[in-house]
Amino acid sequence: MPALEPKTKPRWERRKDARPQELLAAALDLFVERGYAAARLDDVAARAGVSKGTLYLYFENKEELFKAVVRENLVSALAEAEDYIERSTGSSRDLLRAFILNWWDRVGQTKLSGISKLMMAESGNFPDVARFYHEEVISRCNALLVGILERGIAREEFRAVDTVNANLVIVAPLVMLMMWKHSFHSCRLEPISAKDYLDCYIDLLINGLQAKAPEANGPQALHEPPSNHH
Amino acid sequence: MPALEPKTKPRWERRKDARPQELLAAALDLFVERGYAAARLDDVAARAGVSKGTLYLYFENKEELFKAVVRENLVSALAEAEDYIERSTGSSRDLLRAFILNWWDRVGQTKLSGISKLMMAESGNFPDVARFYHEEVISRCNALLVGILERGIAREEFRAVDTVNANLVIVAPLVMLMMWKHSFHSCRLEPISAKDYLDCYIDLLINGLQAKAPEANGPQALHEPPSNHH
DNA sequence: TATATTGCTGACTCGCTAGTTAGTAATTTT
DNA sequence: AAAATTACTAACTAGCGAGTCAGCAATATA
Repeated sequence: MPALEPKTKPRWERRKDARPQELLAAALDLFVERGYAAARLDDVAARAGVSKGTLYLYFENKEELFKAVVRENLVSALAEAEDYIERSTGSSRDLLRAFILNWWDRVGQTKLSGISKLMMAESGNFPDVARFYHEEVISRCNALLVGILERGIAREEFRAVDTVNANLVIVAPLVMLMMWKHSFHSCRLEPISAKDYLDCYIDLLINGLQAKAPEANGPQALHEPPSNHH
Repeated sequence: MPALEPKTKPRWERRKDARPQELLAAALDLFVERGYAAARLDDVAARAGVSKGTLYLYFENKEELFKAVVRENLVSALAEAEDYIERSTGSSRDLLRAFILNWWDRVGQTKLSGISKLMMAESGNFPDVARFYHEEVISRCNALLVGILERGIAREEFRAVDTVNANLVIVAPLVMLMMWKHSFHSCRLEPISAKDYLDCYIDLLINGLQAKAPEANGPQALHEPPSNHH
């Protein structure tokens, strides 16, 4: 029985500064849970504790809201990865492994995987969003990996594969791992273990790329890189 | 100026027998073009040359229509593949290659790729359809590939990899190739060449699976390490 | 040709959601 | 404390698409 509460608790507060972040966080959640088309802006607003009208004060429309989510989360993470690779000095094999595992920590394992899945799923129906995402995320990510491959081939650590296609082939199992998490995961009796999956993948991949040092191709250690790295 | 046309051309014809196939074909087209949620039954009916009401005479609802499309196209193709593999006798390496190329001919290259893409994309929003597809298509397809891998390992043609995860890793680039075709294909300046992609993939894969010819390479356990698992 | 049958139509309901806006209440300014 | 400002709300619109159904017209039957 809410007898006339005193000055406390106004029906709502003005919080101009905090709204954008809160709305972005809520939007990320809902886009991941439902996909782009099926995410309702009413729900986004509700989860951020405001009404839909307020959402439109901060973001022009659904598409701009989505772009803002991508910029806030994925584009920034990519920039860091570019930095990291720039500065790396170890073997290409270790660099590749580190890139994959780091990607898993920062994206694959998190909600952000849902955004990648969403884009693969719905880009066909939203060409503008697709173009944006391809330019800002996909092509930059591809450039990164192609760079690693070229580095490895130049140093004769890797076989001379077709880097552009190899890039796509190599990324595929990573993208698929994210997609499983958001698609048929509930249908599998025994859910996919990301760790086992990645171990198996890295093992196959490193072996597949291996420059033919005929014999003595040392221990294909299951996970630990022979040298350093976290 | 349609002056009273004689007995020719009734406004519509009764064609009870032909309708289901025509509707299924139209539905396949539309599901592939737009996805499950976004495909309009009005459009399906129109493409089949009937009205929406007629569609509902032959199929209970959207979901059943979709299931019928899957059964008509994918499930039947799978059954043939199961047969083919059953009867094969050559090396596992060749069998694997043949399986991949045949898959590309029969599914990847065709409209049917759109169905696979659609399911990866939208299964999360349609759990019932997801369950159906997982049971009728995915798990059977996985069983097929795991079979090939086990065969190769038993004959010591392949390294003793974790077959369940390797299966997923191996399928990933194939599924991704289908997805590219229906997602960001229009964003790439130089579209993916399926032939080059598959060549590159098969090369990496066969190399990755290759059993070390020489001598005992301290074989990892087949499936379950008897003692501790990582 | 007349009558019965039924495959088919198209206009309808109902529910849902992006985007809009008139008005209200929390603040700030005076 | 009153007036001015503005962050925010809630109820609205416009439009779309799944599913329904009363009636009609193309056949089959007599």
